[in-house]
Formats: sequence, C-alpha cells, structure tokens
Amino acid sequence: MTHPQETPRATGRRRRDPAGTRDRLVRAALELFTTHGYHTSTTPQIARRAGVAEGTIYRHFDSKEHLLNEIYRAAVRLLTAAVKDAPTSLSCRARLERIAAAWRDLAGSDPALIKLVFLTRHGDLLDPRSRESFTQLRDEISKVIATGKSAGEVRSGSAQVWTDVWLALVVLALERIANQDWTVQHVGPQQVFEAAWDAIEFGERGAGRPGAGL
Amino acid sequence: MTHPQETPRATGRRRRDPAGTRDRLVRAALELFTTHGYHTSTTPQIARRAGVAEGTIYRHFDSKEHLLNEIYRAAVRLLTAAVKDAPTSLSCRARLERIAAAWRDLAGSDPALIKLVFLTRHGDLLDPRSRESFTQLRDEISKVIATGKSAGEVRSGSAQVWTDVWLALVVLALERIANQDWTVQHVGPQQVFEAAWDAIEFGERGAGRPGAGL
Amino acid sequence: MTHPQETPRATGRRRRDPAGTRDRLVRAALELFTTHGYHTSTTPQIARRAGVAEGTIYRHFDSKEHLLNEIYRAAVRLLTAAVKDAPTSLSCRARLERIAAAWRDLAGSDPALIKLVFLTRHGDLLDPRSRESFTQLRDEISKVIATGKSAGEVRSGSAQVWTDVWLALVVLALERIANQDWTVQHVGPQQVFEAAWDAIEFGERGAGRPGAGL
Amino acid sequence: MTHPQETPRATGRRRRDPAGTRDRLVRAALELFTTHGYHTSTTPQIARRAGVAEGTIYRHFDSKEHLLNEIYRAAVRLLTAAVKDAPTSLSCRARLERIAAAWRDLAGSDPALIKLVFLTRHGDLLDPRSRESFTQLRDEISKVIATGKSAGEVRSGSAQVWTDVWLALVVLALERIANQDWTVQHVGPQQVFEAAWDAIEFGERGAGRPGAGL
DNA sequence: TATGAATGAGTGTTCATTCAT
DNA sequence: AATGAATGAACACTCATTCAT
Repeated sequence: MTHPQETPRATGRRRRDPAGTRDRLVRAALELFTTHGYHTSTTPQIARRAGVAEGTIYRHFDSKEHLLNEIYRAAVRLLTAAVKDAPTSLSCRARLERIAAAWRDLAGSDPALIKLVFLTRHGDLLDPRSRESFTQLRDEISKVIATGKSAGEVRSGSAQVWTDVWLALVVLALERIANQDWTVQHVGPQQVFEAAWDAIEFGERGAGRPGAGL
Repeated sequence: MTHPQETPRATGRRRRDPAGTRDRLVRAALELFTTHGYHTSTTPQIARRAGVAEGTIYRHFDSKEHLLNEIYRAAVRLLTAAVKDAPTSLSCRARLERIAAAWRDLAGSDPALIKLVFLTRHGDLLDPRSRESFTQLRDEISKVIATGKSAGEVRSGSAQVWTDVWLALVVLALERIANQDWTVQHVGPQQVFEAAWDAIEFGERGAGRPGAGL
Repeated sequence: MTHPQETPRATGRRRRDPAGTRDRLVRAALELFTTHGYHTSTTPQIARRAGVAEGTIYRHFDSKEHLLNEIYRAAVRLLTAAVKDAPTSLSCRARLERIAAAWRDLAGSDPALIKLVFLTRHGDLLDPRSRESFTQLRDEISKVIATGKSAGEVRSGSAQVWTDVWLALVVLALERIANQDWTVQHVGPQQVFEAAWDAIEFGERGAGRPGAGL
Repeated sequence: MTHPQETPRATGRRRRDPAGTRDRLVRAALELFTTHGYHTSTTPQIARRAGVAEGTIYRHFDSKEHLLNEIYRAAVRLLTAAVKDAPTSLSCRARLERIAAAWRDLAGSDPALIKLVFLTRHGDLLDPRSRESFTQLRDEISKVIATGKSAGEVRSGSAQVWTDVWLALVVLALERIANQDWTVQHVGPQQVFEAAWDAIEFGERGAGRPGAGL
C-alpha cells in the first residue's frame, strides 16, 4: 500500500513499533473511511484502531484530509500498476481481461482499497494531485480501449465513454467481491466482465443500428 | 416531489406561504445534499437557502436524517412511477428503453433527484423504509428483465445481476446529464443505453462462450 | 462599553436574559483578558464567567480573536470620547489635564478597560480596524499637543514624540489606579500628571540645553 | 548573556558544539519570545531555530517556563550591571545619564534583551526569583534617585514613583531603538532622556505648584 | 548529550437540536 | 407555525513534555 520512497522513516530508527506507526494509521484510516465514510470516521476512532494516540496522526499527516489523500493515491498507484502490467502485445480484449482479473484479485485480498478508489464519493476532499492520479488511471484504460478501437474491436464513439462504460461494470463486480457477496472464484465476476466487454465490443449490434431509437 | 399523504399540512389551509415551507425545505436540502453532500450541508445552510429559521426545520422533520429520508423516498417514488408507466404489453427491451428515456428526461429537468438516489452514497443514513423503497424500485426493473429472460431476450444468469448491470450503465448516462456534461438530446445517452442493452442481451456472444476465461 | 448601534439584538426580543448575553460575554472576556491575558484565557473560562455555554460565544462573535477586537475597539472608543470632550477653547495644558482626569476616573470605575488598551500587548491579535482606532486616539492627543507647540507651550521636536512621552507617564498613573495601588483621589496621579506635563513643557530647561549631552 | 555559574556544563568539556547548545537555545528563545511572544512561540519553533531536536530543550531546562525565567534573569543581570557601573561619585543626573546611555547602546546591539525585560508583559510566567531580580534592578535606580532627592536634585515625593517615571520614558526611547525606529545616534533618545530628567527634576515648576489642579 | 516519535490533555470551533417567545 | 438564541457534545488539531534509543 505504501511506497518506500514516500515514507519518511526509512532511517531504520524506530522506537518501539516495528510494524510502522504510519502504516498502522494508513490501514486504520483506510478501513474506517471505506466502511463508515470519511466524515463519520473521527480522528479518535482512527487513532484507537491504529493503537496510537490521537496526536500521533499529525506527526505523520498534516491533516485528516491529507491522510485521505495519501491513502487514496497509494491505492490508485496499486490499481494503475495492474493496468501497466498487462502486456501491450495482447489484444485489447485480452488486456482488459488481465486488468479486470488483477483488480478482482485485489478486491478479494484488499477490499478497502477498491472501495476507496471506486466506491466512495470524495466530493471536494481530494486535492488536485489525487484527482490527477485517478485521471491517469482512467487514461491508461482509455489507451487500451483506443487501440482496440483502431483495431476494430471496439465500437465507434468516444474511447473515453467506452472506458467509463467498461469501468462501471467491472466496478460493479469488484464491489460485490469487496462486500463479500461474491468470491473471487464465483461465476458472477466472470459473467459481468463478459457483459462489460460486450457493452463496448464492436458488432452487428453496435451503435447506430436502426430501430434503436427511443 | 412531495406526496400529499406525507405532508402534515394536508388541511388545505395555508397561513402565509403558498409555496409551502416544507417544500422549500425539501428543495433546499435536496440541492445541498446532492451538491455538497449530506455531512457538509449544515442545518443553518439548509434553513438559509429555504428562507426560514433554523428551528423551523424541526417543525417539519424530526431530524436532519429524517429530512434526508423523506426526500430520498419522494425521489425514489418518482423514479418508480416511471418504471410502472412502461406498458407491460411491450417487449422487455422496449420497456427498458421507455424507462431509460423517462429517467433521462428527469435527469435533465431535475438533476438533484437523480443524484440523490443513484449517485450519493448514503452509508448508514437511510432507514429501513428508505432502503425498502429502493429495493422495490430495483425489483420493478428486475421483473421487467425477468420477463425478458423468460422470453429469451436476456442472457441466462441472475435477473438481479442483469438488473444491476443495466442500471449501472443507465446511471452512467444519467450522471453525465445531471452534471450537464451531456444534454438530453445528445448521442451519448443513446449510445450508452444501447450498450446497456447489449450488456444483458442474449446472443451468440452471451455467457458461457468458450475462450472467455481470464 | 458597547455602543447601541453595534448590538444586533436591539429588537427587544430576548429569551431569558434581560442583561444581554453579548454584554455578559464582553464583560467576561474583558476581565479575563486583562487579568490573565488573551492566550491564558480559554473559551470555556470566558463562557463560564459569562454564565453561558461555550458555543454561545460563537453566536455573537466570529472567533475569540474577533471578540478581542470588538471589546478593544469599544474601549478605545470610550477613551477617544474623553479626548474629544475636552473643549478646544482651553489651553493645551488644561485640555491635557481634562483628558488625564477623565481617564483617571475611568481607570477607577472600569480598570479592565484601561488595561486592555494601554497595558496589554496584543501582538498580531489586533486587526487593521483596531489598530486604526488606536492610531486615531493617539492622533487626537497629538493634535492637542501640536496646538500647544504652535502656542509655544510645548517643546520643539516631533509632536508625535511628545504625545508618546505624555501618554507613557499618564498611563503609568492609570496603571496604578487600575491595579488599585492608588485611588483616584491619591496624590500619586496628580504628581505624575504634572511630571507628564513638565516632560513636554517648553522652558529654559528644554531640549538643546547645553550640558545635556551624554 | 549566560552566566557560567548557571550553566550545567561548567565542566569545560564540550562534545561537538563549541557554540554551546544551551546558548543556542537561549538565543532562539529570546528572539522568538520577543518577536512573537511567549505563548505563540512553540517548543518546536525554538528547537528548530536553535538547530536542535525538540527533546534537547529539556536537557537544559526543566520546562518552557523555566527557559523563559533563565533568559529573563540573564537579561536583567546585564541591565543591572550597567546600573552598577555608573560611578557613585557623579551627580544623580549624570549617573542616570550614564545608565540610560549604556542601556541605549544595549538596545542597539541586542534589542531582544531590552524587549524581554521592559516591553513584554509576562503575567504569571515569572517565578519569584525572576521577579526579585527585576525588583533589584529597579531598586538600584531607586537608590540613585533617592540620593538625588537628598541632594535636592529630584522632586519631593516617593523615590519609587520617580524611578518608575524616569524608567517609563527611558524605556519609551529604548523601545524605539529596539524596533529600529531610531538609531543610537538619533536625537530622539537624547530628547526623551532629557524629558525623563525634567519629569523628575526639582524646580520651581515642581509638585505642589499652585494652579496645577485638575 | 542528543534525538524525535509518541503522548494526551487541552484548544478554539461547529452544529444538530431544543424551547421560550 | 415560526423564530433564533442558547446549548453542549463532538470535532479536528496543537503542543509542552516524556523516554527508549
């Protein structure tokens, strides 16, 4: 969850907490924010769950909002890594499948992370850097889909839109896994991932078909 | 937005405010909750926007949470009405198109309403009645989709799942309209609605196709 | 202490506190700030002394700092009024005596007020308006002294400087009265006020006298 | 600024900081206290400015308050030394001139020191020893003035009072120098020092003159 | 001697809610 | 029905101080 180059305590000096106070805070906040929401999670709660004093939060983060942004970016970073890991040699569809599968596994192993990025509305809480990091994540998917469009695999229309369409359905499945309604091995994710592809796939049923008007 | 049987002033007698104090509060809360969120909208703000004193809120609602639940249910009621208005004589697909179109128009004319129901996470704020009202809304769609499944129009698999899949994409379009990214006449909603149908439609590409594994 | 045109509750509507909650807060703050200092006087203390709840402070003042500035300006206003009340027909010396006497009486009847303006260092706590109000007070004295200088009553040199010199000694006496070391009728104030005049009076001993060098 | 008998490291052995950690802390605190005030200067700030860790403060001082008292007494000691340096053989007036001149130079070379003793209100922060040390300083001046009174140079009335009167004006000039409004060579200090003497000098205009009543 | 992470009591401030008018 | 001053518990955050290293 945390990247080494971001933790200031890489000095090896620690007083009595080999597990890392900062990491404990990050975990506590992540879990509370994603289960009870940002505003209902209080700093006393976060501290208690992390097993530290309230003031300790502010030794590691400037503010509660800063804490949110830090964990948000760390989460986005992890999700983005999964996108970049999908080999560019594969077809668009295969790459999306890889990405979905990686995220699915993440939703199983670290549900809070998925919730934080995809299922929580953060309003004005995210700073520009955090917004930018999410935009980059979306852009990575967009690039995959854009190549799919050039290859005739994906429908005509804005690649951005098909990105959001694909994401909306993948996230639907991830949410169910994160909520433990579905397991990773369940058919559900599989079916929904396929539906996600079908929603953006080029075919005789694609956009512009006659008779599709409302 | 408000149903007569819910307002305590059903007496028909109005003292000095023909617009209805309660309605003004409902409007104010609806707009604030959907733009700034529940927790960041304060009762002073709501009262000021409604043009009444702070205490007046509690003459019409037991609490801020109760106010949220009231407007939430009123919103769900409106959306549900649109579902029921789609004639059962039509095909599944046609009925879904009607529903989507009705909601699309609503998103154009009353964006806050759409946001409240579909785009705001309410956490533990909604009471059982409110949750139930949303469940009913979803069930209405489910029924439509279940008939589509019997008719071979919709893929095999849980009708509930295809309901959520269809909803996820329709909501995606509604959000863009509510945010004024798209107008009601835009191609966007059209394309996405079609994708929503393709995502649940039965076809040779449907679930269970070989080679779809991850 | 408070001017009618500044209190927003001139409506005559009051719930249960005919004495005026705002005035009680002003009094409490004035006394605490001048006895224990601004930083050591806490909002719980102020509220308790005023006999109200802590939150009530913020119904009347934007912040603790705002509260300080309000009472500061009110105090300066009172002191300035005393300056303006001294008839311009009198000699410089007589006017200064009138002013000193008025302030002396004020120090006896409302010591906190004198302390707030003359004896407390407010650092960066005062806003521009408050600083300006004090500057005006000093300028009023300066004008009196400037006329004295034109009339040959006061030494040559900056009228501003003689203002501060005169003020420094008058304040010395006021402080002793405010601290109840001296009463209003005591010789002390009298002697010091005379010394204050002698310090700025033009005479054969005035500035530039030979042998005065260090 | 620091006296050897007060520093705990009187061993003569210095580990790695020839400048003296304690002295650095004293300097940092002196400057911060006199520019931003005691309460607004935090221990992190003091430590940072001294270039040491926060905990190091407590290796040299029991508490922040103790630190204040230490530097306060050191400052008073320096000012007192200047008083004692004025030869008793001189006239009262000449001795006061010497003292004022010595302080004036100090205000130019070490303004913070002057501010700490004469311009900062310390409320209940000073311990009995510190108060005593200031009392001694004042008593030294009082003694000078008392001899002046016996010699008929100074007005009748309490020597204590004339001490405070003289001090008030001298401090007025010192403040301007410390704030760099005036330089040491400026006429201002000169004029004000003379006024200070005139305020306490015996003369035909002295206390008890007829017509001086308010 | 020096460090700096950790502490926790305390701060100023907010806000949903009450109630005398 | 409507008001708005008053409430007080809760909030995010600060900071002088401690102590294992």
